[in-house]
Amino acid sequence: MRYDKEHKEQTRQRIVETASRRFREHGIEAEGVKSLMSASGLTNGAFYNHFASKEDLAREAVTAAMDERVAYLRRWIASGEGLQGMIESYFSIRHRDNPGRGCPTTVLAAEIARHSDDVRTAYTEGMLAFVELAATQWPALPADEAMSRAMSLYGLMAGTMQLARATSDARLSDRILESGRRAALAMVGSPP
Amino acid sequence: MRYDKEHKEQTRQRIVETASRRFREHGIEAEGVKSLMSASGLTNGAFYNHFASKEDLAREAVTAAMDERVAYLRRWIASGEGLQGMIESYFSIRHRDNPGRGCPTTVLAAEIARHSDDVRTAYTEGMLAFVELAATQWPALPADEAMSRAMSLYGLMAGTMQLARATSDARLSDRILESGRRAALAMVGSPP
DNA sequence: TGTACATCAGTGAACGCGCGTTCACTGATGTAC
DNA sequence: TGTACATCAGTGAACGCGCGTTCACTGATGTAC
Repeated sequence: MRYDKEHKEQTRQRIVETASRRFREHGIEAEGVKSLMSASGLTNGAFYNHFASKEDLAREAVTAAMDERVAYLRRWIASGEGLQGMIESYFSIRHRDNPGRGCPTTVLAAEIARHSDDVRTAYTEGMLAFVELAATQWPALPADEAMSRAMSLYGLMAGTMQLARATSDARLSDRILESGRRAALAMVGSPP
Repeated sequence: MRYDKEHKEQTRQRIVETASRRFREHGIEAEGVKSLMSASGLTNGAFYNHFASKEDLAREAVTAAMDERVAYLRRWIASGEGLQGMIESYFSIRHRDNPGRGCPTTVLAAEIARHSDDVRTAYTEGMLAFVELAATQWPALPADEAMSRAMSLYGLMAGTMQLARATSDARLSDRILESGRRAALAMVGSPP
């Protein structure tokens, strides 16, 4: 099965998925090519059969992670629980303690600001898709105002989660989560 | 003047201040000891006359940066402009484009979450000092509620600023700043 | 169907490089007498 | 006051190490006839 385009594409996807998870766990810079490939069941040399550089993979992994989050929001909307449901899940202890499957912004935004334009553009597109979808959940507001809310809601979520993850005090961390949750829900429900 | 404790202490302070700025500009991991010492007007070898390790300096630099921000908030309060004044300044283009003198949380929180307990504790103490001071600006609210507001306000500020810095689209970045500013002001002014 | 050759995903050692850290040394300053 | 020695902040080369990347090679699979 080696000489087979479909198999190669599957391998590539596997590396992207592993990277998308591990970059969120450790940061892009702190996750090495060797450990990434090893976690994908391969050796370091095979990396360059699939990607031009680590930066190239970073771009794809950021896109994959953001796509995953847009799909996650879409499921909450489809379920009828909308932003409220998403917010409750976002501020859960489960999310705080499992960055690898969670919000990429929380872990990567600061690092992405220092990356190449390609990576920043990939991130920007994913972020826009997320906030545009979120903005549809304020149908009574003008589009501009809804986008403004969606962007600051996303900032609130990611920033508060960072505080909760950075603090070394477990009780304080729980309080931060709860504060973020309440503020986010208030932002969804408040009048125009 | 070499054999002089006061001079040595000044040198040490200079390194801490340089680090506090450059860590915010490039991230802790991405800023090397050699370039840091060179920016302080010294060579790499002198570093270990002052600090046990880079992690040791990281702890001090985080403390210094957070102290600086608490003092900054204190000045806004003393001026009578309070949280509103601080928020306007926080969401300025000047702040967005000069991370080295700005909010450490925006740049470092995600990275700090992966550092040693010493660094995380230093960060936690600084963050607590900041939010406790901010919480005094809601004197009409119960202490718990005021702290909750202060924590989510800080999360909103840091998270929204990260979005503005990470995006590669200048117009979008400006919109994000403005959205954050409005949401933050609403959080200060909204009823209990 | 069987055999010879071509393809190429993956291997794993090696590359140059910059990292954090160590250490023998320098030389200006302070102290002793 | 002058001289000899002690102190120690700072120098700069070197250490081992892990990084991203390269490349000659392997060997399973596909193709040609």
